[in-house]
This record gives sequence, structure tokens and C-alpha cells, in this order.
Amino acid sequence: MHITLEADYAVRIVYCLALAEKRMDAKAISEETSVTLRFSLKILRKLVSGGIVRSFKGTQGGYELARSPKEISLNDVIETVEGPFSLSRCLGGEYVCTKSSAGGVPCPFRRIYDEISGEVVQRMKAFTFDQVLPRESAAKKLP
Amino acid sequence: MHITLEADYAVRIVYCLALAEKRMDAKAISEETSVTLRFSLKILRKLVSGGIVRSFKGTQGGYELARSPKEISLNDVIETVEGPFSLSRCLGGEYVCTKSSAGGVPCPFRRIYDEISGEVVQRMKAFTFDQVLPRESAAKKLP
DNA sequence: AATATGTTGACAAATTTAGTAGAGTTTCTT
DNA sequence: AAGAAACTCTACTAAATTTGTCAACATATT
Repeated sequence: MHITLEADYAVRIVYCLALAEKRMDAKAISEETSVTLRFSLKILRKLVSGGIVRSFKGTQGGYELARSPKEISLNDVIETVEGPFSLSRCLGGEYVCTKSSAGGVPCPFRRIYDEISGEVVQRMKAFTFDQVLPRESAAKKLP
Repeated sequence: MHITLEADYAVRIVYCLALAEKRMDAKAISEETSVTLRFSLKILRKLVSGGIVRSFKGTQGGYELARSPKEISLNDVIETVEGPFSLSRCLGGEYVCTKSSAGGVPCPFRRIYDEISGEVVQRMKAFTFDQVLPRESAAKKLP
């Protein structure tokens, strides 16, 4: 019932890049965050395809945030890495709990699960990375 | 990032017992909820030791709720089966993120994780099983 | 051209979750 | 007292997911 280690790492990596305020290569990120190089590469790829991080190839390559920390939420990062947050196991709109003791009737717990999940997502969206940065850095804006 | 199947089953089982309003044996519960007999026995044991369900041995034995549905919350059931809910992986009070890029400084995400987890738990505590019962049953009280 | 970097998909190990087995104990009924 | 119908307990196995690794490749800079 926790976020996965991978998501935890992803948060660290984004945090690390937000603090650095400059391009870092995978090796530096890996050392800074104590995530193995290989695994951080994998996570970085997800962050890149999720549009949170930009990558640059070649000698002076590396990774940097694709937008300002203020515009990156905890939800962006976690959702990118492990998909949308949901308490209930049965996603999608028209779920009917054929197995519930009510038999074929909409699962009576679905609503509460969805409500709570929605709140969690809302909270995670409201929490942006500028909130964990030292004041000066938080003020700055990426181009 | 979902509740586990086991917790899901546990909720169904409690719901089933709440609807039944009478003692049921494991076989009946298993059939009603579509959880295998063996697995439901395992879950029932947890529910018993968690004080949510009472068990009775012998020929007329079986299981019944240990208290009225109104006094059993979603959180009671889920916590009994899979432990206290927490988003963050690092439980316990004095956690320090030695691995974070801040190095040895309290993890800056800890607070938000705990806040959100707290809200989830609060919501799950507020949701009691009488809320998913037909009106008449919900009104009744167990001795 | 050489080197430093990121990209990709497949693979493997570790951990957690899900489910099973069997021998034992208690209680009720007759 | 016997027997059956229940629950109890510990351990084990199987499946799924998470975590982490590898190797060959593509791209950019100097």
C-alpha cells in the first residue's frame, strides 16, 4: 500500500534536478540520488517520455527539467512512473462487481474508493516541487 | 498502488456478514463472496484476531461480526488485513532520508506523504459498513 | 574519427502477494 | 462416547510484481 520504490526514486531524481538547476548526466544523478545507474536510466526514460525531463545526447548531454519546478507536481512524477493513482483495483467507468455478494450490482465500495483516490490525486497535484526548494531557487524560473 | 486483493476480499467478507446478520460458516462465506475456501479461512483468521469478527467452533459454529456494522469502518478492515495505510515507504517517526540528495536531512516529501496518508485514513475511518447496507438492516443493532 | 552520452527492449533476481495443504482442536448432536 | 462439523495453526508453493541488469545501438560534440 505504498508508492513503489521506483516512484520514490523518480521523485528524488526530479528533486535532484530541481536543486541542481542545470543539466546533469545520468551518472551524476545516480550518484547524487543513490539510485543505481542502470535503474536511474530506466526511470529517466519514463520521465522523459512523460514530458517532465528533457534529455540531450552527445558529449555535453544529460538531463534537465522540462519546465520550472513550480509547474511539476508530485502527481505528475508519480503518475508518470506508476500510472494513475487509484485505491480500487477495478479501474474504468462501468465496473460492476460480479463477484460481490450483491452479485452483478455495482460495487458499493467503488464510490468511496474513487472519492478518496480523487482527493489523494488532488493533493498530489497541489504539491509542486518549488515547495521543497530553498527560497531563492524556488523563485527562479526556467526559460 | 491499489489495495491488495486480500484486503478487497476482506471487505467483501465483512460486507457479506453485515448483510447476512447471522452466523455463517466459512464454506457459505466463501461461496457467497467467490473467495476460495482456504483463502477465506486465512482472511477470516485475521479478521478474528483483529477483533472485527467472532468465530465459533463446533457443529453450529461459524463467523459473525463482533460488533454492529456502524462500528466497523473500512479502515478497521483494511488495516487489519494489510497494516496501517501509508503512502511513504519509510514508516516510523524519526525517519531521515539518508539517500536523498539532501543527504542526512529529513526527507522533504515525508510531510506531504504523511499528510495525505492521514487524510486517507480519516476518510476510511469515517466510512462505516452501515453506509452500504439497505436501510432496515442498517438500523438494526447487534446485541 | 573518437568519445561521451542517451535509447531500447529483453532478461534475471528479489520481493511481495496469492493461494494451498494437512494435521490438530473444539463443540455439538445423538 | 463417538462422530461429524466446524475452526486453528504452521508451513509451504505458486504467481505476480517490483527491482535491477545487460548488451547492442543511436546521436551529438569536439
